[in-house]
Amino acid sequence: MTDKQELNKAYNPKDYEEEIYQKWEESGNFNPDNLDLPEDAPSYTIVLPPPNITDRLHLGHSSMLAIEDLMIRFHRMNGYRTLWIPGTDHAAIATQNVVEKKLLEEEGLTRHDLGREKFLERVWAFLNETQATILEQTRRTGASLDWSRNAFTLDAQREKAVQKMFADMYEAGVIYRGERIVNWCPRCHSTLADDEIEYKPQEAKFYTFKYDKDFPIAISTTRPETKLGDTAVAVNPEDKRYQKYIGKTYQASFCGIKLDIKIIADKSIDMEFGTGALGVTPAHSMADWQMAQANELPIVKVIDEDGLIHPSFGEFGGMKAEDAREKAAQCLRDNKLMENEEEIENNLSICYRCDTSIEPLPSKQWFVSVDKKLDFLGGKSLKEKSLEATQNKEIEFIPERFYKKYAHWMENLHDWCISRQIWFGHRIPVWYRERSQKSKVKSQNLELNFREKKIFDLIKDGKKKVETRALNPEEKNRYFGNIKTGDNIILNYKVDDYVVESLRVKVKDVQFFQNREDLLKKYSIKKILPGMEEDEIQRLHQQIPGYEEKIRRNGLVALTIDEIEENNDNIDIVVSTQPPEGEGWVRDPDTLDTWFSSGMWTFSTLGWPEAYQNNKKSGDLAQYHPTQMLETGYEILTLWVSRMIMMSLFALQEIPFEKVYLHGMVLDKEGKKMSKSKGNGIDPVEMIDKYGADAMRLSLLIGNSPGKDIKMSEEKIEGFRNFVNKFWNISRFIMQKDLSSEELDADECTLADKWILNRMSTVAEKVKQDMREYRFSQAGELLRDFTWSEFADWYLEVGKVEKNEAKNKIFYQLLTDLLKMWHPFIPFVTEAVWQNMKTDEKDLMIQDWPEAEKYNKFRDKGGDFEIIKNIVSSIRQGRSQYSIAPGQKIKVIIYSKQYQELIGKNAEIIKNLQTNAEELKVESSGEKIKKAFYQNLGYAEVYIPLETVIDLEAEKSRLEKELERTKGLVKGLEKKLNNENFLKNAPEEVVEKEKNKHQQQKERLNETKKQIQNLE
RNA sequence: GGACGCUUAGCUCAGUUGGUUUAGAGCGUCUGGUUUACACCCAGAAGGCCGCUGGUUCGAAUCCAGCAGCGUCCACCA
Repeated sequence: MTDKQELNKAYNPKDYEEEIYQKWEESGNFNPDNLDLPEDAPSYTIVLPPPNITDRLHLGHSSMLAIEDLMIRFHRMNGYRTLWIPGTDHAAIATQNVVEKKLLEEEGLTRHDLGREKFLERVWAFLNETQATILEQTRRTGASLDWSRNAFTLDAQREKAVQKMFADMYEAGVIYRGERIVNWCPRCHSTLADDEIEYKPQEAKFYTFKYDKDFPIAISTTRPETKLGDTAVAVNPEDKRYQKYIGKTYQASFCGIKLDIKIIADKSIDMEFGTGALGVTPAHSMADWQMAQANELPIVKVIDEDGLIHPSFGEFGGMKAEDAREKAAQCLRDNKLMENEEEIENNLSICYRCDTSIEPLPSKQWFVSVDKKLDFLGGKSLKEKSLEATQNKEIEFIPERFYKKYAHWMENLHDWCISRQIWFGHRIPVWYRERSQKSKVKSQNLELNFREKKIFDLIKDGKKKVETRALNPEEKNRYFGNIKTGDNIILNYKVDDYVVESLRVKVKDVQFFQNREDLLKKYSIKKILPGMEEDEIQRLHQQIPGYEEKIRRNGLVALTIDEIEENNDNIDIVVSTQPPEGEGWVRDPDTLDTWFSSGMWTFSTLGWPEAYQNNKKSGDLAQYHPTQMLETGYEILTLWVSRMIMMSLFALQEIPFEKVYLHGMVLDKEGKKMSKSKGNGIDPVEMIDKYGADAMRLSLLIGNSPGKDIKMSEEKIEGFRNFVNKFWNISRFIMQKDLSSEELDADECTLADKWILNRMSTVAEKVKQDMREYRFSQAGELLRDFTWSEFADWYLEVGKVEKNEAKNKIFYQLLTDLLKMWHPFIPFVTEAVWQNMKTDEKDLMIQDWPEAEKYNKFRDKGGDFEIIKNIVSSIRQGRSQYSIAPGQKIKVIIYSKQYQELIGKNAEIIKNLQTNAEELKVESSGEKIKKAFYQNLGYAEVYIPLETVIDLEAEKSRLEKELERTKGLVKGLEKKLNNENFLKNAPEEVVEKEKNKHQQQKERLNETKKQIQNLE
C-alpha cells in the first residue's frame, strides 16, 4: 500500500517545508468553519498575542508559536472546533519611535516639522513595508493560524470596537478625565510610560538647608529649585527630634518666595537619611503628590511643560530648571542657610529616546477607573470582579504560582492612565468646544473636602448640597473668584491619589466664611444632606484630620449645588464614536495606550461590537468567546492579561479566557537575555533555514516548562535536527516494508511484538495525559525516548531478524500513530512522511488522536522481552568489557533455571542483535563461574551466569529492601486508618483510596516474601 | 526594602501531589564499530553526599524551618 519510491537518506527540510505550508493553507483546515465537525463539538480558541508590526521574528516569538501550535494541533486532532486567531499590534509608542528616529536620521526632520497628518502617512507607509515580514516569518514556523481571521489592532474593525468601548466606558463612568503626576519629557513634549524611562547613575550635589532662618527644620534635596513649590515638610512620626512640630504650619520665605509649609508625619520617611525631614513638592514628585493627597495639601506647580520655571516665581520665572537650581543654591549660600553640600551618586531618570532628564508634572489625562462600582457587574468594580474571576478559578493560571502575582498586582492597582501624547494610535474619541454662546461654563476641577464616598453619592442622587473647601482668602479668589451662580463646574470625588468619579454640576451659590460655625449656621450637613446619619455627620464635622485648624486659618468657601447636569445639550465635551455635529469642535489630540486596544483582543477579533446586541452574543463571538486558552509570556501578565480580563468583564460581563499558560523568556547559553546590542541573539529564521522548523520547534518545546526561562543554543537545535532526521529514516525504513492496515490479532504476535505493543499502550496513554496537563516537555521527551531507544533501537532491529505477518500490521499501526502523536511537535516532517505513505485517509492534521485503549489488549503480555533485552545487553557488555574483537564470533552459555524455554524460543534474536553469537546454549545448572568470559584459541566462549541476567545476590537484597519498604508502608497506612481524626475529617473517597492502597500493599508484601523464597 | 523562583552528572534539564527509579534523559567525554533506514548513525563505558544544617515520618531529591548562593519582578532612591 505504500509506494516504495526512493526518499533522500537525510531529511532536508528545505525540500518540503514551503510546499507543505502552502498545501496546508490551501486545504482550509486552519479554519474550523471548513471542517466537518459535529454541531456540538466543543470550541478551543486561542488568540495569538499579536506581535508588534515592526518586529522581526525572534526566539521569543518562535517559542510562543511552537507552544501554541502544539496546543492547537493537539486539540484539532482531538475533535475540538479549534481556532487560532492571528494578528499584529500597532505598538503605538514603539512604532512611532522607530519612524521618528528614521525620519531624523534620514531627513533630519522631527514629527513636528511634518505635522500630524503627514507624519502619520509616513508611519503607515512604514508599517505597510514591515507588517508583512512578521506574518511571513510566522508561517515559516508552521503555525496553523486561521489567516482568514487575521486582525490588526489598528484596522477599521478594531477602530470601531475601540471607539465604542471608550464611549461605553465613559458613559458608565468608568472612563474619566483627571489629573495626576506624569513623567514628562520636556523635549519630546510627551508623557512617558514607566518602562520608557531609563536611569542614569550620576554625580549630584546634595544640598542641606533651611528655607529661611526662622524655619525650625533643615531639609535635604538634590533639586532645590523645585522647593519653590513646597507646601509641607514631612517627618517620620517616630522621630523624636521633630515630633513637636507635627501639625504646625509655618510661613517661610524661600529665596524671596513665600511658602506655607505644614509639618506633616509620614511613615515612609527614613529618619536616617539626610536630616530625616523631606520637603514635600506635590507637583513634581509622585511620592509627594500622594502625601499631598493624604494630607490635603495645596499643589503648587513650579516647572512648566517646557522645563522652565513658572513666571509667577519672581526672578526665577522663565529660567531653565538647571539654572534655577544653581541660583537657588547660591541664594541659600548667600543667606547662610546652606548647612551642607556634598556629592552623592543618584539615579537620574532620563527619556529613553533623547536622554533628556524627565520632569514629573501634574497633567490632565484620561483614566479607566478600576474601583467604580458597576451595576451590571453586580455592584462590583472591575478590580473586584477581575480578582474574583481568578480567586474562584474561573480563570486558571499555569503554573499556579501566578495567581499570587496577579492578585498582588490587582489588589494594588490604581486607575489606569490610558491617554498618551503621541500621534500614532487610536485617537481618543472626545471632542471639546468652547462654550461661548449657549452658556457660560467654567469647567473647573474642585476637590471635595470630605473624602467621603457617601457625600458624593448623595450629591449624585440629586440631593442639594454644600461643597466646602478650605482656602486662604487669596486662593479663594484664584479658584472661586470667577465662579458665579449658574456656572457649571466639575466636581471630583477622590480616593487615594486619583480621581475616581466626577460630576458636572451647576452652582447655585458661592459664599465665603471665616469660620466653620458661621458656615454651619447656614448649611449644616444634616440640613443639606438629609440622607446622612447623625454619627456620620459628627464624624464628618469633627474627625477629619487638620480640618478644624485649616478652617480657623483659612476660612471656607461654600458652594451650593443647584442641579446636576444631565443632558448633553449644554456640555462642552462629547465622547462619541462619531464626530459631533456643529461648528467649533476640536478633537482631543491624544491617543490611547496600546494596551487599551490589545486588551480587547479576545472579543474585538471575534466581531464585537456588532456581534453583541442587547446583551446577546452572536456569530463568532457566541461560538468562540470566552476563549479557552491564553498563552503568553509571564512578563506581560500584568500589562496585558489583567487588562484583557477587565475589558472583557466590562464589555461582555464574561471572562476573556479560561486558562492562562505563561511561558518564560528565551535566554542565551549563559542565561542572559538575548539582545541585538550584546550580539548573543539567535535568529530563528536563520535556524529554520539551517536545521528546519521542526528541529527549532522541538528545541523550544523540550526542556521548556511553563513560567520558567529556557536557555537556548544552536547545539540544542542541532541535536533535535538529528532526531528529526532519525524519525525520517525510521519512517523511510518502515515504508520499505509490505505494510498492512489489517486488524491485528494477539495470537499472531511474538514476544517482541507484544512487548512493543504493550509499551506503545503505556506511552500513548502517558503522552495524552501529559498533553492534557500541559507537560509538553515531558510528552515530547517520552515520545522521543520511546521512538528512538525502544521502537528503533530494539523493535526495528528485532524486525530484521524475526519476520512475521503481524509485524507488517504493527509497523503500519505504530508508524501512523507515532506520526499523529508527533505531528503537533514536528508538523513538517510528519506531514512529509504522511504524504509519502499515500494513504487515502484525510489529512494528517485532522486525523483523530490515537486512542491508547486499542493497545490495551496487549497489556502485560510482553514483559518477558525485557529478559531477552537484558541477555543481549549482557552479551554486548561482555564483549566490550573483555575487548573481544568485533568480528569475533562467540559461543554463549547461559545458566538459567527459569528461562530456558524463553531463551530457546528467542535464540535467533539474541544471536543476531549485535552480539555476534554463533552458538547459544542454555544450561540449567553449572558451577558458579568466577571468570565469566575468556577467550580460547580464536573462538570465544561467553559464559553468562544467571546472575548477569538476574543477579541473585543483588536481586535478593533488592527484594529485601522492598520488603522493608512495604512493611513500613503497610504499618504507616494502618496507623493512618486507625486514626480517628483521619477517619472523621478526610473525605470518604480519600479514606477509600487509602484502604485500597493498604490492601494492595498487604498483597504486595506477601508477593515479595514469596519471591524471596523462590530465589532461595 | 517587598514578593516570587531556582540550586539534581562537566553542560542543559526531567523526576505528576513522600514509597516500583538501586536517582533518569539529551548534549559533551572516553572505548569500539563502513552491521545498505539513519555516521544527523550503532554498541559499550565513565560520571551524582539531589546547595548546606536541622526537623517531620516506618520511609525525604520530594514536606517543614533556618542558612548560603544565583535569578526575576515590584517599590524606593528626598
